[in-house]
Order: sequence, then C-alpha cells, then structure tokens
Amino acid sequence: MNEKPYHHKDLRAALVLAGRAILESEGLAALTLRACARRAGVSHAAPSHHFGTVKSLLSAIAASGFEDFVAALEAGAQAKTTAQERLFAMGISYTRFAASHPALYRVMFGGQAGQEMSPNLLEAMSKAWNQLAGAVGDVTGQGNANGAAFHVWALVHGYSTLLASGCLPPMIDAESELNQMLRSAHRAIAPLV
Amino acid sequence: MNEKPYHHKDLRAALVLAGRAILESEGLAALTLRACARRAGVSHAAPSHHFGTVKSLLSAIAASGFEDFVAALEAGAQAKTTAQERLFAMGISYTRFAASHPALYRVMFGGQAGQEMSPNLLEAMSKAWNQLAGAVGDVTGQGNANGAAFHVWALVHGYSTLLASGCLPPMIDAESELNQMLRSAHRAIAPLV
DNA sequence: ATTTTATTTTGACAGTGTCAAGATGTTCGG
DNA sequence: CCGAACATCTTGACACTGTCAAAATAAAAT
Repeated sequence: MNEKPYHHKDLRAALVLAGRAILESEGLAALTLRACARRAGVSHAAPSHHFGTVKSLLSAIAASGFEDFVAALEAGAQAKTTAQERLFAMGISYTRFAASHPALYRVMFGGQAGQEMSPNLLEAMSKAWNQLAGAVGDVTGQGNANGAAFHVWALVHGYSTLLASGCLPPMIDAESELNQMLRSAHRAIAPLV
Repeated sequence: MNEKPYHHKDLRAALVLAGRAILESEGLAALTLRACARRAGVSHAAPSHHFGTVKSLLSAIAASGFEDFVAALEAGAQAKTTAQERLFAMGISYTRFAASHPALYRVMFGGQAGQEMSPNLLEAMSKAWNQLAGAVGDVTGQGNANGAAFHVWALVHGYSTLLASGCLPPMIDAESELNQMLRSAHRAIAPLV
C-alpha cells in the first residue's frame, strides 16, 4: 500500500520525538538533523521547512522537555499538603528528572548562553520558574520571595547539574542528600525564625 | 627567514591556547579541531598526533581551565583571615570566573556525562574540589564536612551555571545576590548553632 | 478544473573529524 | 661526521554534517 504517503501527518512533532529518542539512547553527540530525519523516515532536508536551522530543533526539543518537566514537578507536589512538603517534593522531582534524562536536561538548560530562544521555549521556561517561585513564596509566607526562590533554584539546579554531569561520587544517595540540603535551606530561608 | 620552521616548538600547548581563544571570542560552536589548527598556523591534521580525537582536545582545554580556576579561587581567598571570609571570597571568585569565561566554564563542567575523562583533567578537578571542601571544613570546624561541602558547591555551582547560561534576569546584582545566599547557607551549615 | 500553497525530495556545496601515507625535521648511536 | 630510528607535520582522501536551491508531489482554495 502507500507505505510512504509522503509522510503527510505531523512531521514537526515526529522530528521532536525522534530527537528526544536519540538523546535518550545515544546522547547529545548523535543528535543530528539528518539522524532525526532518518528516524522519522523522511529525507535529509525534510526538516528544513519546519526547523530552519539546527538550533531551532534544539529549541523545540528543549521546550518539549520543559513541558514534561513542569508536569513532573506538579505531579511530585500534588499529594502533599503543607507548603514545605510541596517545595521539598518539587525539589526531589526536579533532581529526579535531571538524573533520569541527563542529556535532555542539559539541552534544556545548557542554554545557548543568551542566544536566540524561541518564544515557545521562553514561555515553557517561565512556567517552570513561576511554579518554583510560587512554591517558595508559599513557604516564606509573604511576597517578594525572589531572593529565596533564586536560592532554592540555584541549590537544586546546581545539585541536579552536578548529578547529570557525573561530577558527583556515585556512591552517595542522591535523594536523601538533597533532602538534607533542602532542610538546611529551609531553615535558612524560613521567614525570620 | 624560516617563517615556518615546521612549527617545532610546543604545538600541544599552542593548540590548547588557540582553543581557549576561540572559545572566548566565538563561543563553543566555533571550537573546531581544524579551526584550532588554522589559528596555530599548522595543517588541519596536525593536532591528530597530540590529540587523537576532538574530545581529547576538549579535555585538555578543560584541564587548562581548571588550573586557572583553582588559581582564581586561591587568589580570592588569600587576603582573608577568618574561615568564613575565605569561604565567601572563594564563592565570589567561583561565580566571577563563570561569569567572565562562560564558554570555558561550560566546557569544564558540561562534562561529557561520565565519558572518558583524562587523568589530567580528573586531577585538576579533584584539586578544585579539595580546595572547596577544605574551606568548608574550616568553617564547620570538624571533619566529615562532605555533606556541607556538597551543599555549598551545589549552591555556588548552580548559581554560576544559571548565570553563565543566561537563565537569570540580567538586572540583578549577581555578586551581592550570591553573598546573601552564602550568608544564608552559612547559617544553615554552621556547626550546631 | 486550475491555480495557489504547503510539504517533501533530489542534488549540490562547503565544512568537519578521522584516517593512511608520505615528507620533514630531530636525536642519537656508530 | 654520518645514517638510522624517531617524532612531528603535510597532503590527500573518505564519510558525515548543516544548509541551500530547484524540482517534484500533495493538499487547499478559488
């Protein structure tokens, strides 16, 4: 039959999916425009219409990753009741995401250093940020929790990055370690103890 | 005269230097084996004898970066007297280094995710770690400060990474922000206040 | 039904990493 | 002092990549 119906369907999404699959199975080095095209069953220049440049594809993959990311954070915080518990659960989910999708995580944050971010990606990122800042604000109690949110973000992000980069000794129990850090940070952040 | 004396001198170091220059001026995307060779005035395959693969060159550049890194940390901590002041100064130097050499910083830490690290690089990294862990140990007072050191490292590294990736709103005063974080962290880390 | 538009293919080009030979210096034993 | 072993660099080639232009094909619109 029409084995190759000119692939009229949703190539853009298929390419993003192919890219993420390659990221997980073979790492960033193998993430190639042509490789994604091959995996999607189209010709090497097919992506060109959907993603003008390779950075555009990377950006779309990062945005797609951020969607799963905020979903994971939400899922982690859902069942908890107190603000502190919710914040801790988000931190754990954060690190767990980085540890289980290290390559994707680095694409998401290894940001092109201020280079062109698609509005789509920017929105996904700011959604994640609002989520975290909100949780921190609930803990500190009053507004202007930006400083505290930066603090928690830097701590969790730093730990996750070190984990995803393999810079941490592999023997340590990552989650309990982070839990301790969060506890300490909470003590330092809590409203005027 | 002998304009091109077959470049018999110290090509290996020259290539590392060329790579770092390219990193600073044009970013990671332009860091190419052939580009380094061009900048060093040799043929495209000249590096092959010194660096079998491109990862090898990256590793050497990272090691070279770590040398300057520990020197910067030491320089920052040198004049200070108390352990706390020394730790804070190291944190500031850490972030300052990341902010002023963002591309190099990402090569240093954007580690190939557990992929082949040269023993040279490993030694440079562990030297930096010992420096930080020592400073933290001096603050906490007694041994086994590994947990606290991880905490401080994650905090400073996370903040530096976010800064070097352009994920932070550019209006904030980075150093005073970090200073506040370090103060909070110190409160959380200090020995059984 | 014909024109217009959106999508994909084919073909080409410069640039890259890596390898295999050959050329060019350097070193060292005689 | 000479020639052989060695280290280093060059030349040439190959497969691969991103990107572009033009042609081919499908879908949509009129």
